[in-house]
Amino acid sequence: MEKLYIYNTLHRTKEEFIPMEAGKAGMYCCGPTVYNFAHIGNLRAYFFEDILKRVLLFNGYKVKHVMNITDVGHLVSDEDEGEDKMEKGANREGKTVWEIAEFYTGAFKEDISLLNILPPTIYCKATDNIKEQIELIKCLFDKGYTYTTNDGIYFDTEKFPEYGKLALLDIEGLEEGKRIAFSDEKKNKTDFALWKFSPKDQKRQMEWESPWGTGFPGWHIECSAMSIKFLGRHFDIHCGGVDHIPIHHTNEIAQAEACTGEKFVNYWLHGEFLIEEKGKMSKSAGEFLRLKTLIDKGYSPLDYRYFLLMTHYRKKIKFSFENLDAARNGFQNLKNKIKEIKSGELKEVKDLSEKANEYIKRFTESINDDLNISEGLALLWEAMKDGELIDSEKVYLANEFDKILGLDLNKVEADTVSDIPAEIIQLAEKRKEAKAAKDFKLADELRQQIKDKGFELLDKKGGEFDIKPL
RNA sequence: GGCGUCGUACCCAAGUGGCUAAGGGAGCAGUCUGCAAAACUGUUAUGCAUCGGUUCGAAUCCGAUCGACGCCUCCA
Repeated sequence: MEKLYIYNTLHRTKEEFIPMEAGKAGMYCCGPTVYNFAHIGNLRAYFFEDILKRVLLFNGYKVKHVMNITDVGHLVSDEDEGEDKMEKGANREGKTVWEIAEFYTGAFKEDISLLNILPPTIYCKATDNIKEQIELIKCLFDKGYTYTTNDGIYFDTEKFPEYGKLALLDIEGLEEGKRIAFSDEKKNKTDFALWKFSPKDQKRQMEWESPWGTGFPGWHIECSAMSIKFLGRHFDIHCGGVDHIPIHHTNEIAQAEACTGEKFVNYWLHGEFLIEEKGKMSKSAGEFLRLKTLIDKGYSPLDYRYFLLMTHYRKKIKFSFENLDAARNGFQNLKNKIKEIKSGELKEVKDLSEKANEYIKRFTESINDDLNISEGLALLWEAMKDGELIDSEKVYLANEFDKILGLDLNKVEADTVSDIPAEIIQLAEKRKEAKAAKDFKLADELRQQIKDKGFELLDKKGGEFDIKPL
């Protein structure tokens, strides 16, 4: 087995992946908060995790992939009187928070599926695991890591000396309350809520009983509780977006390690953002691009996947329609290339040539070097154009590489004449005659007629022709 | 204010000490063609933000400068 290297945020270096249990990999990925549609920037994170998972599978690991669905309403900000995202969504649409969660969970799964992102082994909803979250808080409470304020139970980060190791946080340098007012009951600026009490004069749609009073879990506890439940107190890989490094994942480590007393996760991986001209894509700004927006504009979901394949996951991508067009053209040309290759006689591949094996080796080295998919994609192109490979080997390599790329290359079929209506073929035959008689005016007219009916006529040598649907 | 990231052709982008600086898009030229389109062939960075330094050797390491961006609120 080739060695697999991944970049571990914990040490800011590429490290060889060594699983806790031979042949198996456990990974937890922070999932969506289901109060609205995902935008295409959100989706980039799940795409990156998909590549990671596919690379693990390619290397022969059995992968247990867990993703949470955050359906508990967290406050939109850290202020005591903040609005709840879920309840806000519910009010906006005149539905219950439970209906909102159900609806947007479905929408999320559909987006994921359209992008050929393999579904996780386990989806876990925060609201299905409240008991586990309360137990974890209780563990921290019993060990003295918490304190109580008017609005909730807080984690005392001062009691956890390693706090901030993931993010290399310089706690002294954090500007407290730079943008919002913090609760003055908080002992340290990095302290965070484990359990929030329901407001006394108000009944929330989502609230639960706990040893400390009616309320709802804090913003970070679900991921610690559920990852421990499904993957154990110590597991291989945890991923998410870069924005999770300083707060969410930092807090997850604190919660988990303070309670269990052992190391939580071996490898932390983070995907970079998709940005627009004006900066990071966000939902709070109002308008945002969904996958559906791209589809409505005539792009296929896989055009977007190809776009994402062009860049490394730890680099920002600037989104523009110009760049998406470049991806679509490239992807279309790739499919045309494969069609052309498949249109010839394909022999069964028994033994791969030395050259073909070399491609597989190089491809494996690329993806195993911290998921270098853009290099992998370049290798696919190189192979498709390589005169030393026979066509059936090219098809084999395309299918093999597509296990990572996920572009449905195996579904690319050579055009067959049988798909073309007889009427069109008749017109084309007529044009052939007109051309032979050098009646080019009629020939051009007939070509236009064929075009109007949705087909493109392409001349080949000797007066023969090809017909393609437009 | 603190912390962190990045700057490779017209665009996207790989490469992080030593082979002619991958690949894709776009453009241009040629082959083919009645004309097109497609396809094919060729082509577009003595150069890697700038200036210094280290080295036999630097896009790659170090320093400074300039520029872009992210985080320190919830966020992918």
